[in-house]
Amino acid sequence: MAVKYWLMKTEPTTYSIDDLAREKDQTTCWEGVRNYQARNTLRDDIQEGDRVLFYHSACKEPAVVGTAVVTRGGYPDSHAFDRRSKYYDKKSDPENPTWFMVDIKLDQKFEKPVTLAQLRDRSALKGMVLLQKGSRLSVQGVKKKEFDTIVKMASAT
DNA sequence: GCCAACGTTGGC
DNA sequence: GCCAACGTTGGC
Repeated sequence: MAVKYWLMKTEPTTYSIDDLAREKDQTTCWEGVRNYQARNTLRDDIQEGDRVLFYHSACKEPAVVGTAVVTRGGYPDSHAFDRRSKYYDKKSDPENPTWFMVDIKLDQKFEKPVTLAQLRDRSALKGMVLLQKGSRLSVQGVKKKEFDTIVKMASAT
């Protein structure tokens, strides 16, 4: 199966790329996604070895701040079964889970984040889901070309 | 099954 | 903090 490319949003006040960098093995489970479209992507489409753009949203300077690698494809989000978790959902049945998550490992933290404004400036990126009006999907596909363009932008001086 | 009301996201 | 866009809920 070919490697695929994704973008995942997070609010840095909740969980930032520096939090990921501090994790054991720089790996974490991407729990708490509670949107059906994103759930379908996590459950059905994201596989081990896929690449991820790590995006900071709802903050001073929204930006892609680094990349990560998927180390485990979609599996049930156990937080939904944990009454004490803020992601608890009593409607999710452990026998037939509603919500899914993946594991990701930090690949590269960009020295210079690629800001939303910079992304909008690139005509090659015009088709990105992130840049569409009203788009608020927290887990979304990106094209290889888009992924490569953004990584290149991060390393340009 | 429609749709108004409500809650959330997220850029600005 | 504002507000537009979107998703979900629930009455009918």
